[in-house]
Amino acid sequence: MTAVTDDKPAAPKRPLTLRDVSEASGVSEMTVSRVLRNRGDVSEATRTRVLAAAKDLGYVPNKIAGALASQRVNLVAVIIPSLSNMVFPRVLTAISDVLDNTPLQPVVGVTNYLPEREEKVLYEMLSWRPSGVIIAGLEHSEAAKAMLRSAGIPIVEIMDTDGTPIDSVVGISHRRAGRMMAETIVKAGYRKIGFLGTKMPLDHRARKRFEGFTEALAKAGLEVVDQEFYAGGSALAKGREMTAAILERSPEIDFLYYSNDMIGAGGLLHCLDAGIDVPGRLGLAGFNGIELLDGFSMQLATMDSCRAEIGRKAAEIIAQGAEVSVSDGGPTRGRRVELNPTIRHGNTLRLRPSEGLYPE
Amino acid sequence: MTAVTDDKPAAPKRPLTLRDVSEASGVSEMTVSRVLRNRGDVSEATRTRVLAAAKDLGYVPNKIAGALASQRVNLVAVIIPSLSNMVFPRVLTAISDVLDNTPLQPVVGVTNYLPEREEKVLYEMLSWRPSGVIIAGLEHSEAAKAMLRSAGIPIVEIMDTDGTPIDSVVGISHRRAGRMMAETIVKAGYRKIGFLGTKMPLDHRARKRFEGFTEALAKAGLEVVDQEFYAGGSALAKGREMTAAILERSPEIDFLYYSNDMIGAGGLLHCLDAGIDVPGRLGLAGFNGIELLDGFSMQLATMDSCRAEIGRKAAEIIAQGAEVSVSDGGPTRGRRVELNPTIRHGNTLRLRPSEGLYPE
DNA sequence: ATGAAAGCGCTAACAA
DNA sequence: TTGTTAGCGCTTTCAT
Repeated sequence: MTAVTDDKPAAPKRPLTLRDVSEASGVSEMTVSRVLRNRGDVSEATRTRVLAAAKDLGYVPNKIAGALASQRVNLVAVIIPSLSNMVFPRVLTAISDVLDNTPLQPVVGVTNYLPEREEKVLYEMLSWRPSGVIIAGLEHSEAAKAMLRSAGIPIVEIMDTDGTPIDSVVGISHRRAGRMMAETIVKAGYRKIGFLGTKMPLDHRARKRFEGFTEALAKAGLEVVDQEFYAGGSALAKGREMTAAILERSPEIDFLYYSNDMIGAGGLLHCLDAGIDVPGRLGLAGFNGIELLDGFSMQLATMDSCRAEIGRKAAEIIAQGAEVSVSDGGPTRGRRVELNPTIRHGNTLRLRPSEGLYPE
Repeated sequence: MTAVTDDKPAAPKRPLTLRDVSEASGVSEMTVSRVLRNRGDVSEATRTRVLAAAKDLGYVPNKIAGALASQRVNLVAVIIPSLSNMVFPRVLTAISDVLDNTPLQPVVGVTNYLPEREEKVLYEMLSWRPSGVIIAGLEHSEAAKAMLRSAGIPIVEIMDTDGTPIDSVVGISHRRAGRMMAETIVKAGYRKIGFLGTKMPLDHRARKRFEGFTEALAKAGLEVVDQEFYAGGSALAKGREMTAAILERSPEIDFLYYSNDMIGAGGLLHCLDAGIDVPGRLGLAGFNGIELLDGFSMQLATMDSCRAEIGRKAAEIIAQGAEVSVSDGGPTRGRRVELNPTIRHGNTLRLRPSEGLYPE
């Protein structure tokens, strides 16, 4: 027995280059490049030969070199606070779906809600000279804002519209979302309202919802009766615990507004277990409209945060912006898209005041 | 009033280069480069001047050019089937945590469980010449396998160890996981066992668990009594529906094994609502050990799939492999790490046969 | 401690 | 239709 002779060449020491394909096919590098990019006129004959050679060698083009030479990088930086959240994956999916029909590719960076990490991630991503940036929120460090402003590419800030965008913005007004929910709750006749949320001072959107919420309550002459905050851990479990705690401390509460659906669902589980009459004795509402929770025996009232729509719109703006990237200052800069979140009552928020309970 | 004079320069038409910093600081490009990378000896004086100039201009280095020149790209391609799953974000977090202590950065690609998408995503990522690849699963198209083999960088296939890896592998044996669960269930005295899972023929790990499961049942002289599959939709809701359906169709069932925790949780909700005695009359178990579900009134029996550990180990292998990238064929190639999943009984799986029910 | 020259692998622009 | 030339912005290497 002799050694194997003609196996596929094993891992080559040196990555293949265009030159290798050129030599293997007897066609100039330039023409090989054209074939591989479907650019310019190439005769069917050479095209076939080149493709065969490339495939045969297992050539994978070097985008680094291509990008440097062409000054074009078909990457879109997407910067979000978290992945474990269930809300951002939804946005990402929508972004991917839109970009799939373009030459652009999303690249994701995660900040964990930390401004300094955001700054670093942004710097790293910008150093790859992407075609655009989609970034969550309107609050950034001064340095980050400076980088975004001077990047010279389309920037879309997403999720939130309460503030001053750098370039384009797509989102909802969280302040308004909070107000809407408060108004709905008050209209339904609830009066002793508690709030449960994250401790994170850096979750600006949760903060704005809370501000809008209390503002609208104030307008109705009401105040939040009691509140409870958490950090870390399983949101469902935390929601359950916090609900038990707040109800024990303030038994007069007749409504609980949660800053997200997960803790709201935990609260709902507690109420079901404790045999509390929902939504009669106690109403509940969350925020986000995450479909994960379909399948519970009761549907938590919530507010759709338009995540998919936000992702889609943002990606479209970037895609359009990239098209006109040459004619700088093109038509798609500085767009503003404010979406309308809608309340889903589910069945943990009654529609009108219970008769006689709080006569109007 | 005259026009503003000295504002920060607005978005420059042309991105800044090293040369700009060089000119602004009166230091050669080469030395500027050294300062910016903390390499070689540079006097404190010039260092300060350069840093000041760079910061002042708002210079962001061009990694494309740097990578091309240095033939080094500190990127790690991470290729996973899905983000909406709750299991992969966990792995990603672990990978990020490890890579944070290195110059490497993860870049994520999502395949939606489609081999052709995997192939495309892989091709795209390899064309950026990353320092390593972490990819879910051992099943890939021939073309994908060829690309991985000839990439000349460390490859780590994760999640699953049942098969032949290209280079390194970190995961658990899903076949064994299925067997273990079956054995536990049988030992607890359950005999009429149903299975609920995804329809996806491309979820190889779920398939392997199922195979191991039936294999172990067979060894005990048992067969799956009935089964139910789903695709798409809210897993929780699907779990609920499927559970109702299978119990109606096969009321003799005394145990349900779910291919993931989400549908298992949906099933649990159904049982609680329907007043079914769990785990006495009916036992339940899922797979993954996702902490999201803490907070339910009962803890679903499940099996920890070691997601964090898998991510950590995989990242470590890449990080080590990258270190020795020059001395090719270094010490860290072809490692195999099989983790041990452990069963968490929760309280939906009784520990021993109920007295008298199935006398042994 | 600093600088000059060469070139990474590809593509834009032009020439043939 | 195909080929040639000149860089893209940086880092390597070698000289000073």
